[in-house]
Amino acid sequence: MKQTFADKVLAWFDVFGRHDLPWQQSLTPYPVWISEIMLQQTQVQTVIPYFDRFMARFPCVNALAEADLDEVLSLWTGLGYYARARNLHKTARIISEFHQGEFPRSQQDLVKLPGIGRSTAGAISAICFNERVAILDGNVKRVISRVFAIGGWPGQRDTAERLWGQAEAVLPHERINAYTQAMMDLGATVCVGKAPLCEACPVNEGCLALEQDSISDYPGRKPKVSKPTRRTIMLVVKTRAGEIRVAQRPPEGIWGGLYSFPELTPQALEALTPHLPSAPRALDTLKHSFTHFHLMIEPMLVEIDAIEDIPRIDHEAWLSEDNSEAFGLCRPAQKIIQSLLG
DNA sequence: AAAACGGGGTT
DNA sequence: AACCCAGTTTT
Repeated sequence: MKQTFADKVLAWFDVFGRHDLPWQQSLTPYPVWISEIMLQQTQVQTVIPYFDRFMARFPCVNALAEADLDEVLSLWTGLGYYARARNLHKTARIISEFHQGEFPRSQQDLVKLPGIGRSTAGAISAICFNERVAILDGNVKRVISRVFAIGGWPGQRDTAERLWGQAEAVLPHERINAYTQAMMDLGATVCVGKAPLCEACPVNEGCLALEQDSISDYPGRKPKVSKPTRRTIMLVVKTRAGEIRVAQRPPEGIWGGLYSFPELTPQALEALTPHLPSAPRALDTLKHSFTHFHLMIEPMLVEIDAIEDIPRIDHEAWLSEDNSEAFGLCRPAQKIIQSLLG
């Protein structure tokens, strides 16, 4: 009987896999869930101390549900991505209040919970409940795309569909929990992003990318899109006493709720200039990059004698040396203020 | 500077 | 369902 893909992966796991990680002690959903969420964003070695502290303080889902969000966040400090800690807390309350403290036992139901997507739901369900479902985290994406030479960027819908389909096609019928952990281990320790250890790989025979000597082509990279560059003018008003005017931005969108300088179009600046107490002076242009575009910011400085010399604007606030800590300033505003005050 | 990451939100 | 977004680390 020929060894299947899953057979080889499982045999490898029994010898070379990691079996002693803190969340592998009991394969119950609470610790598996916590570890999966932490591992989404951080490597195993970093996660371990956080996981241990977290479990010591919140040993079960009800303990987490009863906690204040602030305390959850404080135990999360240093892990980043705090929205996920909020989702963790939210989900604990849902499970505690609406599921009698019991986790849903299928991927289909787990995925309805905040912060749990298809892959994380699959991991919990496969590891804890032996449900025969696939996972597709970053590790598994690498393994599957290479062994089966599935090209294209995984962020692309059709590529993701082919990866999920292939991951499901090779699932074993037994030991689904061990297999799920095995695939994550294989991607994390052997089929790594750069310089994978193909000699040590249990599925190197028949790995299409290896046969074609094209490992580095998989997974396919995100097509690079040239980001557009936009420009904006920011009006910086400063008194001779050193007070600086900022304005709170709307709660939605770029820098939502943060303080910044009012943005102007060139036309608006032109129309405004005759009404200003003194001519605006251009400060150094600064560049700020977002995920989808670059922004060239042209700050224009207007110096005035006193706050009363300039009309009020909506949501304004005046920064001085004493109170500047009190405002959440967007990055570019911080830089401009720094250059202004030295 | 750009990619990777896995999930959320919106249309 | 298809699309785009945010926040952070890694490359």
